[in-house]
Amino acid sequence: MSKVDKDSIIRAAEDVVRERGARKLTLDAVAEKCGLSKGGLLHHFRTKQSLLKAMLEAATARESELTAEFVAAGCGAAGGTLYARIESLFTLMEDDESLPRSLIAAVAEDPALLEPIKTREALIRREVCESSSDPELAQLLLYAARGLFLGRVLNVMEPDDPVYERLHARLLELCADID
Amino acid sequence: MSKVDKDSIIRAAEDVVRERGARKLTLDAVAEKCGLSKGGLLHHFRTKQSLLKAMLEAATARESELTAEFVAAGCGAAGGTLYARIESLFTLMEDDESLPRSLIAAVAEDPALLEPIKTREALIRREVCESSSDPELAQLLLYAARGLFLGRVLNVMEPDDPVYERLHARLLELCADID
DNA sequence: GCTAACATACCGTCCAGTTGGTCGGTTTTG
DNA sequence: CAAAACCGACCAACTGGACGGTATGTTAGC
Repeated sequence: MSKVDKDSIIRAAEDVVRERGARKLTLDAVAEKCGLSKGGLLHHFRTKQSLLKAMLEAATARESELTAEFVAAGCGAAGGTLYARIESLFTLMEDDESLPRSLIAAVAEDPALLEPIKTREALIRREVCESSSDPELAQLLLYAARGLFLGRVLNVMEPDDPVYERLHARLLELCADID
Repeated sequence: MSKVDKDSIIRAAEDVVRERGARKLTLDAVAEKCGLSKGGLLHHFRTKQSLLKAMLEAATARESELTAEFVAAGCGAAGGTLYARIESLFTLMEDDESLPRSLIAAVAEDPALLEPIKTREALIRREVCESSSDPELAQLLLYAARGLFLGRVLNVMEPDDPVYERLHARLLELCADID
């Protein structure tokens, strides 16, 4: 029996987005994907917005988890949390472009969605600042990684462009310089 | 006589987006805004997608124009085109957040929209690389500006956060270092 | 027998795109 | 030169389907 809890619904929604794009993330599609009727789906998430919010939270949680793993694996030793943050960003975007892209679309259409995320963002900023000898530069590096992230998930940059790997490496070097 | 050409339609569409948000950019709304019937509007842009494409092109054109102005004004002297590019990004995002946000939403929902923009992007990259003694770092600085841009238009960062101005200043310093 | 977890059926709205036509001007042709 | 044919710009009304959400069950477990 495929258990149908909120997590599996979120996973189904992610699959829908990956397979059919942001525009096609519809309640019917999600319901079908997780073998539920629309009514059943709406029993768990009373509105589409709340489903989107949960998806966003799941995504950011995964990012933080991944960061923690990188820190645990010792990457942190070379450049504070910043290094791990950036590595997890790169990992995520290499793993999957369409999900982040769709989440960006959702957030851009309805900024209220990321209210709950702002606190986490503030936390990241503090973390990054405190673990570095040059907090401003550290933040800029984080933003650079995010800018690259955006370019990548929006397909502005070809996924196999060699410059991409070079910039990645260079970013990590710069991180190490200011740990 | 309010002339109704493609440009004025695009301006109307931008107004709609600014006033009512990305989600509400509907053909009817645009038509009403520029005093045209929907049929008339669709005479100029045969699909909504083509209107969006035109809006994107207009926005990127404005950005390049603004960059050229900064270069002409002598800002370029201190850090190549990169400086001007970054300044124009900051100018744009301080000027208006909702239009860029909506364009990002549109692009994220339909990546095909920015196919025509990729060539311009390639041009920017070349420009930035050629005008700097450290092309990789120059690109990273550009991406950092874009990351900041994203954070700003998505309201992840408070618009009046003082750190924002500090990062802006620091970015420009770094530009000057590698001109 | 009460609640959580579903299902079925339906509603109302929104909205991109279509249809078929009007109207003023320009070009063609007899 | 004038009628006819044509054309670009525009409009009002409509269609058809997608989609979020509701209303009303049904069933299984405690």
